[in-house]
Amino acid sequence: MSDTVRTRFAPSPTGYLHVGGARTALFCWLYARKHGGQFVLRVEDTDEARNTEEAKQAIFDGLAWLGLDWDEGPAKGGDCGPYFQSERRAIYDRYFEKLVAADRVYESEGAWRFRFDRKPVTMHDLVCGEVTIDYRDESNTPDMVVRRSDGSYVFHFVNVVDDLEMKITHVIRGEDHLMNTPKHLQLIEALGGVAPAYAHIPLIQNANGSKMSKRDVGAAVGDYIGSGYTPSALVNYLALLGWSSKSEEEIFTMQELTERFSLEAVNRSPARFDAEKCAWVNQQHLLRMSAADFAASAREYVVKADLPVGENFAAAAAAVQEKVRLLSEVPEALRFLLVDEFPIEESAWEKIQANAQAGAILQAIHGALAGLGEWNADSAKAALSDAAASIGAKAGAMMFPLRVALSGKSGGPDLMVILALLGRERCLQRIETLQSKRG
RNA sequence: GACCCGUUCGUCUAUCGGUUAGGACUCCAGAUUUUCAUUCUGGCAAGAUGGGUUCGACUCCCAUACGGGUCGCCA
Repeated sequence: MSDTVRTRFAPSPTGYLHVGGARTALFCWLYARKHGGQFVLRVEDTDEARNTEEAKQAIFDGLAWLGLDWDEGPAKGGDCGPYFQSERRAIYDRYFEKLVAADRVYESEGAWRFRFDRKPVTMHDLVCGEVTIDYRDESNTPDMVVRRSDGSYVFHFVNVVDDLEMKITHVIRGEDHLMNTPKHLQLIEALGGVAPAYAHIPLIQNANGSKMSKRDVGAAVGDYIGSGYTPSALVNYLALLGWSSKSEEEIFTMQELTERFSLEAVNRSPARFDAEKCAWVNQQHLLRMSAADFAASAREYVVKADLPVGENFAAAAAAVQEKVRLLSEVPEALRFLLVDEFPIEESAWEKIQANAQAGAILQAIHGALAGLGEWNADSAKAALSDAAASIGAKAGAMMFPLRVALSGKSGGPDLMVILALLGRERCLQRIETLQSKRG
């Protein structure tokens, strides 16, 4: 099947995996998956001076975390290997000889330059449409070096040769490559190959509209790993940057994205990265997780924070599933349920101190809870109402002081749930503790 | 500077000549929750500017402005 879709992600291991690169990889992956094709990973490690082992690993780790598995590439193999350009020297030499034979290259100060055909070159980009660059203007398009004086080959040459050799049908890459495309088209023509289809996707910018650089927080996929984000959420948000489902839905699973994705729906203008919305998307994904999955994901963050995870951890986790935007917020949201030492929020403390009724309320609740026969949510609720009635207060007024006594917070899980999870003894103790702190 | 691409609420976007220009994030106000969160309802907020073409333009064309990209023996 010669018309099987084949896309590729071709990063160079000179830094971490950038969110822009991740999105490019995502679009390539989605396009291949959607059309039942193959997604190839090729490592462009021709710049020995700048390549690092860590960078290479960061790329693999980042893609794996995002769930962008490749059908061919490092650690996977395939019919078009090797998948590291540093190991494909013989192939490049062979192609280079074709250019020599066709008299399309000439030596210049030890390097070899490719002689462009001096004519207008038109590309039919799947996103940008028809774009023409006039190669008759030599000052703007000087013949390019394809082979350095040290014998190594430059990006344009190896990139084109590999796309040809690996039978790539769709090259989806960042818009920063748009002006390279006519060069690649010329090379392919000289080599007698068939050009793949091209799709140049808009770049991702910072919140202020500037270019997202390596120093920016959140620019690396690694920043999201282990910092509270779900891979599916980052993928979802990245997909929304420069692509639209054309519907009013925004939260998608990988499966749904695959079904809906199309290059025609990709925008042409650059998009800014909005951390707020990214966090919101994450919250939506957490909300949609099963309780068991959420507990499992939350668990590692809690363990990392040195908090104990007992038998009832699942129940505790369930209590905060819809209270957090990031998994990294879980430990603090859960601390009071796991240990007896917990801080009291300053603003909550001030409100308690300012509340003249607080002492009476806590005392009434203490009495009601202490005398409770059965300890469950319903009976606790009834007890609170009784306590309120006994001091002539509204039931709603009981909640805040009790919440602060039990959790030290002004917000958190449902109070009845907290009561049930903590158990009578701890609840009574905590109320007593707050009473004595109040002095 | 030259050459490309782009320009709808603060941000992400819908609209493919005729709409009260829709949705989402953020923010504000209510409702629900006897508490918290979720959720729901409502509100604030946009077609860069100037010319055309057309009965009619956010949509098509031109110019200007602004933004981004590219001009390496980096990828």
